[in-house]
Amino acid sequence: MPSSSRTREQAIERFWETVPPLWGLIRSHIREVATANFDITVEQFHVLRFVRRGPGSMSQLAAAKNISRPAISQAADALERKGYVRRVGRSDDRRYVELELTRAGNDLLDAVFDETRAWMRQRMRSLSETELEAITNAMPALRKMMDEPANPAVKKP
Amino acid sequence: MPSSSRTREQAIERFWETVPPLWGLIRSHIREVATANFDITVEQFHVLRFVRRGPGSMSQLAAAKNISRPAISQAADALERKGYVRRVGRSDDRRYVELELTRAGNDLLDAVFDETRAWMRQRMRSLSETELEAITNAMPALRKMMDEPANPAVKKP
DNA sequence: GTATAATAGTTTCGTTACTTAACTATTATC
DNA sequence: GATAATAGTTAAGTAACGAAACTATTATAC
Repeated sequence: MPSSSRTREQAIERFWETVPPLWGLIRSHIREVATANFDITVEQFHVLRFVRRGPGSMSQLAAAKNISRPAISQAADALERKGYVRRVGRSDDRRYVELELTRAGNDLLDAVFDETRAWMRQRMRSLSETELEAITNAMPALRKMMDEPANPAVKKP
Repeated sequence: MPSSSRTREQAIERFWETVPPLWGLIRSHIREVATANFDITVEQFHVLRFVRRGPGSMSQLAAAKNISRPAISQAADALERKGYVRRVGRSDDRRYVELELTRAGNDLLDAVFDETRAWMRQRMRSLSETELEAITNAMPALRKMMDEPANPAVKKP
C-alpha cells in the first residue's frame, strides 16, 4: 500500500500555501467589481454562476455550493428582488422550486465575468505555456477530490 | 505577440469550474471541524494560519488576507479574547502592533490542521501519482498570479 | 384511505465577517 | 514645531450564514 505517499503530502502542503491566499485575492477583486460597477455582492455573484451552470432546485444549489438551504433561500430573495433570477415551481412535484436566470441576470453575469476574466488574463500574462498547462492539468485532479465520498465507506460484510 | 493564448483561456475556464466549488467544500469542512470540535470559526482559523506563517503587523496581515484593517483588528480581538493570540507593540515604531501565536493558539492550529490534512488525504486517496504531481506543479504557477502587480504598470517614457 | 413520516422550502433569530467613515496615537516631512 | 502621512481602533451598518421552528407537499404504513 503506497498510502502515505510523499507526493500527496507535498501536494497538500503546496495547496494550502497557495489556494487560500489566491482565493482571497480573487474574492476581493470580485467584491470590488461587483459592488462598485454592478448591483450585486460576491456571494450573489457565485449563486448566479451556479444557477447558470444548470438550473436546479434550491436544495441542489445549496448542496453544490455547500451552504445551508436557508442561505440559498435568502440569496434568492435578494437576487429576485433585483430581477436577476426567477423562482419557478415545478409542476410534477410542487415542493420543488427552481431558480432561473432572467435576461438581466444573464447579462449581468456576462459583464462581471468579462471583467473578471480580463483581470485574470492580466494576472496570467507572464506565465509560460508550460505553466498554463500545469494549471489546466491540475484542475481535473482537484475536481476528483470533490467527487470522493466524504467517509471511507465502511465495508459491509 | 502570443497574447490571446488558447492555453490561457482554457486554464481560466477550468479554474472557474474547479476552484470555487472546491473551496466551498473545504470551507464547509473546516467550519464543521472548527466550530464543532474546537473553539474558533473558519475565518479565525485562517487568520491564525497567517499569523503562524510569519508574525507581521496588522496591516501586513490585512494585505496578505486581502481584507480591511478593521476586519483584522476585530478578528484579533476575538482571538485574543480566547487566548490564542497576543498583541505585541513594536518598540522601534510604536504605531505598529504585531500578533503572536500563544502556545494554546499554536496547539489549536496544529489540531485543526491535522484534522484537515487527514480529510484531504482521504479525499485524495484515489488520485494517481501523476495527478498528485499535476497538483503540485500547478501551485507555483498559481502563486505567480498573486505576485503580479494589479495594474499593467503604465510605462513611463 | 386517513394517519404518519419524510422532504423542499421558508421564516425567524442570533452570530460573525466585512466595509466605510470617523477618530487616536505615533512618526515623517517641510 | 506645524502639517501630513501612517498604523491601528472604534462605530455603525450590511450581508452571509447556520440552527431551529414552521408550512406545504408528497410518500409510506396500516
